[in-house]
Amino acid sequence: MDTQNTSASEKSDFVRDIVAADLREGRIGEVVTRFPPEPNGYLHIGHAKSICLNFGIAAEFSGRCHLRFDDTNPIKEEQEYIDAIMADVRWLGFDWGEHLYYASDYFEQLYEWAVYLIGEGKAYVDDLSADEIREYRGTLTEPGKESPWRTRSAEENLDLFERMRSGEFPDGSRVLRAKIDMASGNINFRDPVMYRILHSTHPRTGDAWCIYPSYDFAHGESDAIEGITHSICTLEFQDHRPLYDWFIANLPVPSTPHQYEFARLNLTHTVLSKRVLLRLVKEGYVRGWDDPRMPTLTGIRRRGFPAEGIRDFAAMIGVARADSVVEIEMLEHAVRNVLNRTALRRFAVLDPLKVVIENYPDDQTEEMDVINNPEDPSAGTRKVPFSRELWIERGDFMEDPPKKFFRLAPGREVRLRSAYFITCNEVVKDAKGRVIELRCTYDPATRGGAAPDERKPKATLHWLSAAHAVPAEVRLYDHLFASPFPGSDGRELFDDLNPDSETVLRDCLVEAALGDAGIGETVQFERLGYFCVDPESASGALVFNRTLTLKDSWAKIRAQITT
RNA sequence: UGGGGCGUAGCCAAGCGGCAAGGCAGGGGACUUUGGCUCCUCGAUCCGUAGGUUCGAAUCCUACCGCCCCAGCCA
Repeated sequence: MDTQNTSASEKSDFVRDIVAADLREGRIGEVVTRFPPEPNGYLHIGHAKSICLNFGIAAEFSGRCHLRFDDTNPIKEEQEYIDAIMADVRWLGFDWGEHLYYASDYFEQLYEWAVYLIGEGKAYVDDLSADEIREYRGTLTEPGKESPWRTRSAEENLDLFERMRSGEFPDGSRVLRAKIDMASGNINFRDPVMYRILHSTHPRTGDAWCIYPSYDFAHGESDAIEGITHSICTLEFQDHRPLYDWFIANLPVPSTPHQYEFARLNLTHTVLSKRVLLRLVKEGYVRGWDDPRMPTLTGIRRRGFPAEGIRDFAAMIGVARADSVVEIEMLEHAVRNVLNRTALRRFAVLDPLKVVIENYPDDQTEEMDVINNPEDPSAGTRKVPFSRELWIERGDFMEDPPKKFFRLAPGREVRLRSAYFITCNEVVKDAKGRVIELRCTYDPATRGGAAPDERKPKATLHWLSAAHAVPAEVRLYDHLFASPFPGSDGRELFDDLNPDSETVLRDCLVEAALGDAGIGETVQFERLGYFCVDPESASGALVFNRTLTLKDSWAKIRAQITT
């Protein structure tokens, strides 16, 4: 099958091919990669693809992978994000060991290299305003023009740059630029900004600096300092690669890293944009970064998606250079695949309907043995109490069933899982005609759920003893966005939010055994789906999140019938 | 109209001159004390299009078409 067979050794993609060749042909002695998040938000499933790639390659080729925070813009970055990112990477199952770094660790070195470039006549302080710089840059089809400050002497540049550092100038008044080529077809070569003045407190360096290096000047140099061999990033940085190489070639850096780009992950029915995710949180569309509907790793975790499922998913989708949108069903498949193997089965009734077994003794209770996980015999069995009054799922009964409905109906016999066969004799309704109770009889000879005469009901239902069931709140989750491509075809992105992405059910009932399930624990409510204990859950006030439904062929049939 | 990329089934993706892997989704069937799981089974005479090279091409060449990224003192 899929993930089982996709062992690390046989997994291959163009990046791994390059690494393998570099190792084989001796261009590098050891592979060193890095995952370089900017701490300006929470990690999402798209980052997971990158994390799995970078840490995965390091593990497969016996190299190492660094965790490096790209913290060069104090205006957007916060310690909260740094802490959350580390927790998320660990949760995903990866370990950077001693190799935790920050671009801000290199600020002094970066400054020295900037001074070096000034000395070489390859960088200059520009007094143009941001607007002027934009005007001078030209357009995609017209070359830019050189700044009047481009020809300053090295001495003057050095003096100005030192004074920029010392805080003498206000934000935006000057920048340091690399002197490359204002007419280049590659706009990144039109004298890119290396340093800007930002009187802002940095989460790590505090107020030690008021000038901060730009991404282009900091990233490759940080890679070189750390001895990164393969600097793997997403496609939008392709145009920056020549600049990445230019800095490496023009600076006395200790190593020569190379950049490779792959296509970022896009998923249907969701959005993987830090900007949009931040809005969803800040504007209250969701409960927070860890809302179970969010594609963030913390949200996914709260939802009950196991890390192993995320890793399997990453292996399944591969790594390539073509823009693509992966159907979310693939992610869901990977998650179900893991949960099917690992989740203990439990009984829960989300929309209860009373069943009275008329021929069952009023004062009797039996302990039925129920298998915990048919996929894993070592998970054993448990006792579930059975008595005269039961709850079943309202959707498991129909008074006037269509042809393909196999469940309970008047006069029909079904199996109650691991208990008895029951037959519905009478339907009790309230004044409004709503079904409120089913009067049934059971067959004592079918104890455990099997008949001596081999008779086989067409349906098996889950159930709960009314006297023993425990109340619970269950939150049903569905795709955050109703459209597979949110905001496409000119629609407003937020208009595509799924109004039914969260449904809170407050009158659910679960097995008493679930009372001691720990926060985060995921179980399968038989025939319904996978559910996990939400952090807001407490004994006496249980709260479950629906991770995913089980695949449901009846739902498809029902949908066909009703249309 | 400048520069950089990408185009293989509904979706993801192998393939690197010898004649189209695999997975997801979907259809059909078997099994079933979860309408779950599992297991069988069906899908590109064709690889954006058109030419060309070759005994032979998705793989090489040429042209064209389409889509994505770049004009932050964001990353």
